[in-house]
Order: sequence, then C-alpha cells, then structure tokens
Amino acid sequence: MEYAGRGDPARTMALLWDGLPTPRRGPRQRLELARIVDAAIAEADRGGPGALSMRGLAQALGVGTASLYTYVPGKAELLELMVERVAGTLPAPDGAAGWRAGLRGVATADLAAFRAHPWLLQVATSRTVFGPNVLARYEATLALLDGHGLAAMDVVNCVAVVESYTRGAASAVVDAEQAPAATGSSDDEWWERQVPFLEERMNGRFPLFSALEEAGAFAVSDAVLPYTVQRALDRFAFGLDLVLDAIAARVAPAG
Amino acid sequence: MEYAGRGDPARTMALLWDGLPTPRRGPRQRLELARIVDAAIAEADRGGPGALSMRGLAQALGVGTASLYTYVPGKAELLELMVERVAGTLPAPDGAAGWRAGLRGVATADLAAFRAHPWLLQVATSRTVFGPNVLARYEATLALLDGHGLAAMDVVNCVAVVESYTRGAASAVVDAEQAPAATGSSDDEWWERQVPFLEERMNGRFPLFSALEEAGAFAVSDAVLPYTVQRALDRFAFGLDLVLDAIAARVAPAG
DNA sequence: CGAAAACATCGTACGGCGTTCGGAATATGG
DNA sequence: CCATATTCCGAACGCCGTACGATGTTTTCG
Repeated sequence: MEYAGRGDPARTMALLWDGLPTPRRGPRQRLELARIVDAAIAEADRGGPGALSMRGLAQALGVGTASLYTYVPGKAELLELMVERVAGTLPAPDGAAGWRAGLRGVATADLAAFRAHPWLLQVATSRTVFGPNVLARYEATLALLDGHGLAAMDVVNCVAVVESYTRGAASAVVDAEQAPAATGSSDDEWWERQVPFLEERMNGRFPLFSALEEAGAFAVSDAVLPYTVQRALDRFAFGLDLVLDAIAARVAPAG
Repeated sequence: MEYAGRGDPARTMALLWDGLPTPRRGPRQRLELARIVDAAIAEADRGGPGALSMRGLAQALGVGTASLYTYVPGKAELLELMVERVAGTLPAPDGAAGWRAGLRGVATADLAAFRAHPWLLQVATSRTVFGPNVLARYEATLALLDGHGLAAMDVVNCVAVVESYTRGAASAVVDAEQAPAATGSSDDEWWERQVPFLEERMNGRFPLFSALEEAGAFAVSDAVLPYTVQRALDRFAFGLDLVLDAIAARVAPAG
C-alpha cells in the first residue's frame, strides 16, 4: 500500500493546484510536470505490481534518475499528482437522469478507472488527496444525493458505501485481470493444474458448494473474457444494484 | 499486491493439507512448518507495508535466509499458508440466530481479521487458496443463505457482495490505522498541517461539502480512536446494515 | 562397516528498489 | 563578469526475493 500525505503540505498543495514554480536562475528544465505525471501513469498502467519505478520512469523520459527529484519531492507526492490527474479525466457525476443513474455512473466510472489504472487500488484513501479535480468530483457526487430527504450524514455515508463497495468489487476484477501476468499462467492453465488435486481433496467434503455448483451458481454471463474476470464483473453488477436498492429504500422509505 | 497460485499446485496442495513431508535421510530439520507460518504472520502483522521479508523472518527464527527455501518454495506459497492458517482461527459462521446475524458475524470477523492482519488485504482473491480451513469457512458462509428461497446464483452472489463490501470498507479502516506508522505523522498532526492550505484553496469553492460539514455529516460516534479510524468504522457499520437490508429484500421480496 | 545417496544449512551474489550526496554544468541578477 | 541559484546526474547506501554451490549431517544399502 502506498501512502499519500507524507511530505510538506505546502509544497504538495502548490504542486497540486499551481504546478511547478518557474525558476529564475539555473539551467532550463528539460521536463514539464504534466509530462512526468503522464509518463508515470503510463508506466504504472503498463506493468503488473510495482511497475512504477523512479529509475524506469526516468529512463522513459530520457533523464537521469536523480533529476526527477528536482521536480517532485518523492514517489508519494508523485502518486498524489497521478491520482489528481486521473480524477480529472473521469466523466463528471451527472444527476440529470436521477440520483440512481448518477450514482451508478460514478461507480461504473470508478470501476473503469480502477481497471485502467490498477495502481489506484494501492493508494491509501485515509489521507485524501486534496487536489482540485478530486474535490470537485466528490462535491458533484454528494450533490447527486442532496435534496432527497436524507440526513446530511446519510448523504455522506451512502456515498461512502458505494465507494467502499466499488473498491472491493473492483479489486476482485483487477486481481482477476492481473493474475495471468503476475503469476505467469492463464486462468485456464491454472485451473487445469488445480482440478486433479481439488477433486482429490474436496471430494464430498463440501456438499453445499458442490450442489450450488451443480445448480449453475458459478456460471458467467458471457465467455468472451476469461472466466474469473467475467465472474467478477457479473458480481460487481449484481452487488451495485443491491446497494442502490438499499439506498433507494432509505431515500423513499415508504416505497 | 501479492499473488497466490504461482508454484507447483501439487506441492502447494500437499503443504496446505498435509504439511511437510518427513524426510528419511539427512540432517534433522531445525524448524517446523507451523512455527515458520506463525512467525511469518507475527512478522507481517508487526510492521507496516511490506514488513514481511524472508531475511527478517529467517533472523526471527534464528536460521539462515536460504534455509527457509527448504521448507517453502517461496514467499507466494508462504502467503497461502498464512491465509489458510488465519482462516482457521476465525469464528465459524453461525446461523443459529438467523442468516442476517450470521452474515453480520462473518463480515465482522472478516473486518477483525483484516485489522489484525493487514497484509490479508494485499493477497489477491482471484486465485483462491484451496486450503481446508478456507473452503470450510466458505461452505459455512454459503449455508447461512441456503434454504431461504434464493436462487443458487443469488446465494453465491449475495455472499460475494458482503465480501466485496467488507473488503472495501475494511481497506479504509486499515488505511486509517496504518497511516501514522506509514507516514510518520499522526492524524492530528497531518490535519493541522493541512488546514491552513485547505482554507486557502477550498474557500467557497465547494459549497455543498461545506454545508454538509456544517450540518455534522462528518462527525464520528466516539472520540477514543483517531478520527479517521472511527469514521471508517462508523461507515463500515452503516454500510453493512445497508447491504444486509438489501439482501433481506431479496430473501423476502414481499416484505 | 564403509560408501553412497539424500538432505539441510547457509554465505554469497545478482539485479532490482527509493532516495541521498556531492560535484559539474548552466543560466540569471546585480 | 562574477556570485548565486538552480538543474543534472553518476555513484552509493541499505534494503528486497531468490538461485547457486559448497559444506556438513544423517540414513540406507551393498
């Protein structure tokens, strides 16, 4: 897990809101902050776990490793800038079709973001990145539930539930998508190698599991994607409806 | 993120179900598998992120680093053994007081496990650890929802939703608990250093957020724990009720 | 009984990581 | 024109997981 909020808040805030200060002396800067952040995002997206390294990033930018530290205090702050930048690329929460469609849109966009940028799941959430895009997105998400008769705290909590659920379910999706690259074997290969041992060990010991499997409880909606990925996506959709139903019951208790 | 299911399934399965094979020749083994796994769990629990290292573990056990590799193929398999062992320590799902209390118990136990063993959140879920304790726990959790009129797939999916939500919400709790150690500054210190810059940047720009804050939407139920931790715990409880409500609506659609 | 096979132990090395240090190069302000 | 501020960056520090191979130990079998 990577943690934000580590360094000097003044410097971090300045980077988030104003970008780099333009120096008055010394050699020209060979890079721009936006280019560094974009390259870092690309680097982190490309590879599996821990794919972003300061060395790799510097090489991708054609610069010595240590030079990066004249732009950014360290990797933690770079991650904050990456989060802020991604937040700026997401579709804005839209309440035009009602709060339910709006919240669904936010969760769907978040899932897409997690899939496109798996490293987002490794950034701790407790020390919020107080960048303009992040804050604006949060404000707009809260607005979806405002004015529907919910208490102030319930508005905040319902948004938090959707976020938590999305994070948990997205984590399963991303796990499934990254497993082949991380382990060096596809789902099918892995499963085929497990089957003989599973049959030997599980045989008859877990009757309910077997019965549910027999009844098709582990089937997936489509066979285009790898099984574990599609299963995780199906479950995400199922659970999102469940959560939104529960919020609907709170919004209009009388049904 | 750490991935299981990497090595030879035969060897991994044998370790999970049977433990170490007893060698017939050669010097006595100075360690037992259980001792290694326990020490690994303790080591991983103690420190912050990435606290478990093969060097550190070997030192704690009074053994050379390379010796560990005669017991366990690598760190990935060791992690599987750790997961399996923790699964064995959790209270068994209990349906005596109804499915709702049972599911709540599972989620609560999972949260407690994530808090006690934060590294569990870093173990990918897509390649299940097929150990006896893990499987038994899953079987018993499914049993909580069996026989209440849900379709087979809905049983599995509802359990998955609870798991996903718990994982996401627990992640927020654990983030909050680990942030001080990981960043070297307490919540209060961090917050105090943020405030002046936040006031400067946010001033008037996010009216709904400000209004909700004014209305106490970010208050917490108790001031014993650090603020971000308590807030995450409050939100966990709120959302768990929400999710269970939604499942209840599926179980008894007519209300 | 002695030799060979099987096995555990572990120092060392490899290539990676984030970050720091200090010297060299370069542009500006006075 | 020179002092100052700044960038650039090679090298080094102390970590990481793990492969290799030498060495020592125990059992088995001829």
